[in-house]
Amino acid sequence: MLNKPATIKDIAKKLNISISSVSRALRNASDVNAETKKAVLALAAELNYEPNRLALSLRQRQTHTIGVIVPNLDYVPATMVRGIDEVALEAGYTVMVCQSNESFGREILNTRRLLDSLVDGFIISVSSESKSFDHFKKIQERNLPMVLFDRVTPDLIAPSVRIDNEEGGFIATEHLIEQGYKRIAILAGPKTLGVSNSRMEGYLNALKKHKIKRDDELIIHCDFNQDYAFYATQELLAMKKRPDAIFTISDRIAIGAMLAIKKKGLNMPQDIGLVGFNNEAVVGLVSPGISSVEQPSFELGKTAAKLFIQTMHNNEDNSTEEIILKPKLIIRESSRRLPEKK
Amino acid sequence: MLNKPATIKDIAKKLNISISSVSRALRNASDVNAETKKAVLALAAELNYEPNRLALSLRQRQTHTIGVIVPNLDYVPATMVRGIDEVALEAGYTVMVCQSNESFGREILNTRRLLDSLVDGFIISVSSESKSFDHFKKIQERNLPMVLFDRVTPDLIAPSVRIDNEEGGFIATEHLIEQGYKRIAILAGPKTLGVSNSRMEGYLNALKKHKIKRDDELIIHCDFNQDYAFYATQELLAMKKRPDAIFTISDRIAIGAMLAIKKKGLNMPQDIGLVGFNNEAVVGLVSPGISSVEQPSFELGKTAAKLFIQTMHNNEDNSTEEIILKPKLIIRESSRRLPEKK
DNA sequence: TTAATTGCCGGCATCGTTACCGGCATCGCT
DNA sequence: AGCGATGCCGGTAACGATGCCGGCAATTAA
Repeated sequence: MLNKPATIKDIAKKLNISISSVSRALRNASDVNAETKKAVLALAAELNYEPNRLALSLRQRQTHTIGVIVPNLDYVPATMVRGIDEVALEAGYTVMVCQSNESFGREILNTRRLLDSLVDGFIISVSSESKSFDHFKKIQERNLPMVLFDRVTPDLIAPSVRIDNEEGGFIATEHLIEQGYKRIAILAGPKTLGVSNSRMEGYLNALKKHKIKRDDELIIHCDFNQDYAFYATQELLAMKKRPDAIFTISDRIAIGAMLAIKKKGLNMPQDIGLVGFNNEAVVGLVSPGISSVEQPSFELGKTAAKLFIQTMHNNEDNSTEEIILKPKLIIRESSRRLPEKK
Repeated sequence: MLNKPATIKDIAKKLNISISSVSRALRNASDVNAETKKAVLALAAELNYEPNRLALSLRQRQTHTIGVIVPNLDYVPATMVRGIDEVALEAGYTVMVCQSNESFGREILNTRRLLDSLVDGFIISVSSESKSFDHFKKIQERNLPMVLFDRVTPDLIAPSVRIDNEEGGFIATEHLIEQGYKRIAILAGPKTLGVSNSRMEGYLNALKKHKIKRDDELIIHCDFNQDYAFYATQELLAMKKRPDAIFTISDRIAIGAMLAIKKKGLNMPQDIGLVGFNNEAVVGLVSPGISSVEQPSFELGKTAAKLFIQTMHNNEDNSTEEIILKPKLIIRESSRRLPEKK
């Protein structure tokens, strides 16, 4: 027993004119008498008329909806989604957000669901579990626009926005070197995760630049799991020649490392230095505060949405534009053992 | 130049049968020859046929989509949304999440947008800024199902799920009393916010039960803002007879309080006790760990979605069912100064 | 044999909207 | 007066799907 919203048919009937005329009056200025138009608009306002989006979408084959797929809604991706949302709304698009929970199967499911919902295109950050990308290729087969953000992959030819992760790893590591640390370990993520590998590459480049030899014992791959990081750090600290600094590719890992360091009774930054990644709120609240690489997440989301809209419009051009944003190191007590440079 | 997905018309043409027959074959077992049906299903599978959701929705006047409005996507509401999502997906619904950013205007806008998108109903947590609820009444005028969760309001007659906030305030305060604290302050939220008021009521009830006189100097209303909480706590601590414990109605406020306490050089739990609310990850990571009232957020989200689906089905019954879930106190160092009871 | 039942199918209207086409006045121009 | 141009409007066919209704053949019942 729903109260049905008004339709153009209702308006037409009340004004004793044809449906076509009403439609024209509501849209086209042309081909319609000024008075008719006025009457229609007045009645439409009175009846609280809103065009039925379903019918519109069916007719013009577009839904003005963007499907967004993210691995999770933790702090960083949630911020990115907010950025996407802001730009998309502005441009008249609605976004539907799906979490893949880092699961390959779930990602496929989400893609299907969104395709079924007839979204106009996709903005995607790929799950760490995904090695095959056929489900995304289906999107491209349908010629729907698709842009990648943050977690990009070279296996897909598509416009993309991401952080310069290599740079992030580099500045974090170089900072530790400049603070006088000599044996710098890295707690990286899963080997399949591109962003982790890039950050590690930056780490290696910084070592190379400063002529420090790479030591594979100091390179640990962990899960995105705080407990795992805790145990991994305990092992690192139990080594005969233990590291005097740790760079972690995420703050969550850094927290795990911090707990292990505290348990061992070591002091930061004197005994050991620590730098994380993401600059989540928590790293500023613990003590000592943990230095961390900050990403422009909100900005990245906005850029992704803009890129999407742009791709949408020059639909013929098979663009592969790649935008790279720069991260920034936020230095806190966990790694500052020299007086600040002026 | 989109690759159009297959329609039942395509199938009909290829098999030289009527559209109606195809439609029947894909849905009804009855009224269709077994062979015809087999042929249709085979071809449908081959062409990767998926029914057009838009057309379906237009025809049968429902979109299988639930509009969810939340004030923000911080830890707690994000967890609730995950709960909603889980149950909704299971039941074949898609959810569209909109953030009101605690803004009244934005909430109205979101409601309109979702109504325009022709969602089948709403699951809502109201913004703290909202005092008028006419925009939500419009939903009810259209006879769409609507359930409230977490941030409910008596001004709307609708089924709802929420935490027993009064109980949460009570157990937190009573715990502090049992630990021997005598002058217990409360850092509450905005006066307009129902959940804050309930938690404060629990606080007052606990005082009353233990025959502690209410002291209005110890009742502070702050914004949901860490800095504000910081300054408010500084003032509390500067009082002649300063409080020896603080209960805050959110962890974010508790963090601000903690920073002020540390700055003043006071020790928790000896000099002063602290209990927060929400049990966000961060309160377990800072030191000392902050005791906090944990809410079953994920469960609450799931319950809200179940309630929605239930409301959806007995559409005539104007139910006002109210489900209340119990919170649980997690005790950490910030308030534990007696040995644990066995 | 005839009437009624059944199995299977196609046609048509419908959901709400827009695009296209054609028609009827009115007007100005020759 | 006759012509085309123009302004304004209504009818109709889509978009993709469903459901009702009626029809035709074959089968069954009387």
